[in-house]
Amino acid sequence: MTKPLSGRKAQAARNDEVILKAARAVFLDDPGAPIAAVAERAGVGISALYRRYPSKEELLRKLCSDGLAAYIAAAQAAVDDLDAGGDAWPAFAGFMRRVADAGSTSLTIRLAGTFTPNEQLYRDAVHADELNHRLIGRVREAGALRDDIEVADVGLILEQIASVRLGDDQRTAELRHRYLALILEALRHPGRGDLPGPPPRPEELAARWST
Amino acid sequence: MTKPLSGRKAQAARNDEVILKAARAVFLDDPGAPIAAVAERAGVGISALYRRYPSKEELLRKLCSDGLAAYIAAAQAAVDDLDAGGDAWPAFAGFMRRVADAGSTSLTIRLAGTFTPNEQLYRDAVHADELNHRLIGRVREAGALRDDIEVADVGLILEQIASVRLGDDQRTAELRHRYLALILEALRHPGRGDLPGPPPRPEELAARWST
DNA sequence: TTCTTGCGGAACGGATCGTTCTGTTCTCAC
DNA sequence: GTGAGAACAGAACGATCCGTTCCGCAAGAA
Repeated sequence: MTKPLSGRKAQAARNDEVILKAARAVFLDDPGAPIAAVAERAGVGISALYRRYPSKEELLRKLCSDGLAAYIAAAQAAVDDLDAGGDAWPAFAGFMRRVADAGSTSLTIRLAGTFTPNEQLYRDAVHADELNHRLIGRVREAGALRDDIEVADVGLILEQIASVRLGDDQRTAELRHRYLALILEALRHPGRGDLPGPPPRPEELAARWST
Repeated sequence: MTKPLSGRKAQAARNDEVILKAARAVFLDDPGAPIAAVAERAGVGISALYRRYPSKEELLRKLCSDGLAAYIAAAQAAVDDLDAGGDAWPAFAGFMRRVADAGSTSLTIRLAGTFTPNEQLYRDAVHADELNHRLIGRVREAGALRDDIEVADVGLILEQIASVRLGDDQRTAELRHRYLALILEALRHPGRGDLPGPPPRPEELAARWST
């Protein structure tokens, strides 16, 4: 339609992207949306979806997998930054901003529990967790982070940021940055008092990935 | 069942409470839950619900109305505290903690858009908004709050806190206090830098109450 | 006993949704 | 030009879910 690149193959390749983009937008707006809504948003028929993914679950897994990959990329970049001698706080703050920006990551969170996970997905989650520990550990060692903040806290804080949704995507991103900036100030400087209650335990976090 | 208070009337009066409690729990867990789930949780039949509320929507309105009332009570108490000469910051922090504790308030948020509002509900919302302005205005005048924080910010921050849900109710409350304490530190002290982006506008917030 | 109130839960009718299926269009090899 | 097959749009299907109604029963009230 848009590009003069005709040829059935090119059209199909373009649809690959269009469909994924539509799916991200639709499920981000409503995680329980029907698959027909994705097709409509993408401007394609339903069969175009089923040609690519054998079931709705498979499509959801793909979206989640992509989101997790984006998260891993952000964490890896921050760790690399530190390895290259970058300052701890900018690396951490940049990581947080990047994750808050990635709609795919917040999609991953919203989709938790709506499908049965994958072996690959499980491995990715473990990998992300390792990177998290590396990153937070390094930042904390450098004294750039409140010392009563743990790795699991960071995950929950990112979820809270991702829960901000108002207006269109751009406005949502703007507001997320606003509240992330607020929290980052609290994270950076040692607090006047201790935080109440223990941080989340790993089992508590894992529990939400099963129905 | 529990109390020896038999007599049809007493049983019915008890059911009033049991049903509301069950409805709060069920819809808090899943805002789209079927009405049968409420009945099951309450240990009553479906007709016990329909004897009290003519439709599901009416029940949802009741829950929302109760939640809003709890919010108003908290705000009014804080304003009264200030009127009585209480210090600004403790009054504000106490208000935030009380709202974070009230499951009913977070239910009100989660239910937004799942039913068509009421005249009464609308008036309550306006009332809550007025109290918000009074409270935040007073706290800000007293210099106890970052001056780049507006009324609408407080609402969104409370929503973020309400989005924390992990484990049972008690654990959830504990974690909410943890992250509320974090944010309160950022709210209390003047920030090193300005917050990015403008705070939410009233129309933006109102938009989510329709469909 | 009879009447009324409250209730449990099956039954109903409509809507929703994932998946399959049919018919069609477009491309390319020959 | 033509036939094969890839890619697709969207109707059709079957299953499930859910709000609401309805029927029969129990238990106090008269």
